[in-house]
Amino acid sequence: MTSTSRDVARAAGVSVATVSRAFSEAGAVSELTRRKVLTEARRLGYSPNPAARRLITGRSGNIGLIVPDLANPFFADIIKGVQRRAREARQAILVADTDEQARLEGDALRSLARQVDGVILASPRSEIEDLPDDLNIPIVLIHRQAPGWWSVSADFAEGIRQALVNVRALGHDNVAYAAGPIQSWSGGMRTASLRHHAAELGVCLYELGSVAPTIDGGLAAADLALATPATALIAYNDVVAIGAMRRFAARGVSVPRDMSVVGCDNTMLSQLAVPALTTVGVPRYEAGEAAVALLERTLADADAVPVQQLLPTALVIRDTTAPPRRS
Amino acid sequence: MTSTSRDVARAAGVSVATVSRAFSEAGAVSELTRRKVLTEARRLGYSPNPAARRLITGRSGNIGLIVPDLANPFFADIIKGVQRRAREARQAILVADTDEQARLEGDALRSLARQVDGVILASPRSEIEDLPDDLNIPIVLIHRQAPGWWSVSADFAEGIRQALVNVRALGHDNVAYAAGPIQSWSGGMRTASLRHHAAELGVCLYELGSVAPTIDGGLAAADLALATPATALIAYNDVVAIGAMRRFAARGVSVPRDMSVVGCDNTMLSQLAVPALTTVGVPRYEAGEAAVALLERTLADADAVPVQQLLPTALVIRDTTAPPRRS
DNA sequence: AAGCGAAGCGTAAACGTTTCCAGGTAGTTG
DNA sequence: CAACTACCTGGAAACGTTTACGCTTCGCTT
Repeated sequence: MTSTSRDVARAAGVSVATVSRAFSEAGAVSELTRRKVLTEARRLGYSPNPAARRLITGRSGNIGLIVPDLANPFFADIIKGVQRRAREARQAILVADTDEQARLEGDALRSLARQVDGVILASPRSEIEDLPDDLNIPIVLIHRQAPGWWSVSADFAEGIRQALVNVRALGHDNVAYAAGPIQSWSGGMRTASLRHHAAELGVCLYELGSVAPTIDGGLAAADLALATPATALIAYNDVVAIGAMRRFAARGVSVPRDMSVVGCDNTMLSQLAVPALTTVGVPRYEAGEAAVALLERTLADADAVPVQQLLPTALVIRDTTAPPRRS
Repeated sequence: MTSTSRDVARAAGVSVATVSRAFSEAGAVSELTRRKVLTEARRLGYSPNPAARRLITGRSGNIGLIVPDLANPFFADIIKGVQRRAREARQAILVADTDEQARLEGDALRSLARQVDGVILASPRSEIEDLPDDLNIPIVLIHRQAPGWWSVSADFAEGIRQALVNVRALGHDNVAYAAGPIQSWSGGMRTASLRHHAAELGVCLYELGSVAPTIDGGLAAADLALATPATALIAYNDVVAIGAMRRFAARGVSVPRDMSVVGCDNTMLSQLAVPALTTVGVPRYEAGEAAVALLERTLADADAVPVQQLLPTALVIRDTTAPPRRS
């Protein structure tokens, strides 16, 4: 059906080896024959069969991407970053969604392993030691650090510190914190940072415990917060913050007059909220790009020493933070 | 490094042909040898090399998915549907994002063509005739119909009709409509349906023209709507509706007391909005699943006659629609 | 003028499967 | 007991590339 390198070779009056070289290596063939081969190839509608190529080279030209939830805007942006950088490198991406189930991560990894040159594993829900380690392909983690592993994550600790400092400067001495799922590595970073800096700044921190990272979780967090003397709420992420805002509104608590709210992630939602949400900006697009860059590095040099890259975060101030009401 | 079928064959005391059969065909090998082969394979950590397999079978076990914007929740849900159905069929998905640029769709199609068994093209921005037609792989369109093409789309016309009927029943005689991008096939369906049924129902339709499918587009639409006698606004999608709601709020127009608003798509946003948005529910997850199902059909029987599947839509009534104020 | 390195190209051997074609064995039927 | 069938299995030829190796040819040095 489709034409092969042999057809092109015959048409151009050269050998298949020359056709191959014209398509891959740069200076290995004279400019004249190269041009001849390429025009014949175009005429015949030829393009190299990737399966044959990868059988012999061992390179697939694909990279795998595993995310907990494709529909979560947080990950969607990561994918876009990956996608973009991968396109530049002429790599295609194979994506797998694990429906937030740690168990499926190993499966996905295993089924991707033979098909791709490397895998990017975003926000793994599994413990690192539960991941299969006999796969023999490079893996880059996003938002999870582990010794001996390549990773790119964001400096959540710093962003959260900025949030706390800011709230403190506005005059809030009592701050509530709604934590997220305990498996979340980045959530752990946030909690640790908050505890550390609250003590340092003399802020009284009310930990509301772990809530679901959903609107409903936010609703619950709001009620918990109102049962404390806190005048500001820092939430695990934007969704929780928005859920809390909704509940505050329902209970007649005005944001930011009666309660300041800070989210995390700076997703599209934070700009959609009314009032617009103050939040910790987390680079997602950039994280995706950086992960591909690291992967390229491991592919170029198989025994490069793993890098653990940390991207900056910064507080984005919008309309949900204000000084506490003098009452 | 990794072991091959020859290693397994040697270990199990059989030929490579038998190993191959043990892994692919069902009853082609005796249960005894089959078991022997599989245990040896497991012991050696063997799994068939997909590149070699696809070189000879011509099947890659991958399907391609092209979307205008991965970060758009509308498409994210489609991807999830595709992903899920594909996983069941043991197919991996290769995803490409075209950044809403029609031009990139052809490129993506071309670069995917050799790597996959078939492609799902979601909401193509290109005209059908601009797509390359020499690729020789099956394509299923989502939210775009064209004669001779496989497609699955939603019955936007019906959903929009329901919206109009409902608004009319509430007592609105003057209805504004903010249309989306003119390239949008589904947008065309909406407009046509609205015109037809407005005439039929005796509703006076104020067409505000095409706005950007963004928050900003919604802001603009709101101002345009307020310049007409309309007491209800039907928007191209949820984002436009929410943008409009924000502008209405800013101008002191209360929703739904002074103005009813209907969105389209029933994305997560419509539930997040305050008040919650009445919208036309569009099956996205299901569309993704259906597209894979159709693709499987074309793969099973290459000269099956193309099917154009239409999924139902339905109005989802929330809190932004109410009878017009008696003034 | 001989020698030599570089550049350009062809031959052929891989890569790891699947699958066609036979062969062999056992069971069944005439 | 022969003939036939059904079922397993092995040998070997694909599939379409890349690449090691070797052969020319050409220009340049000594």
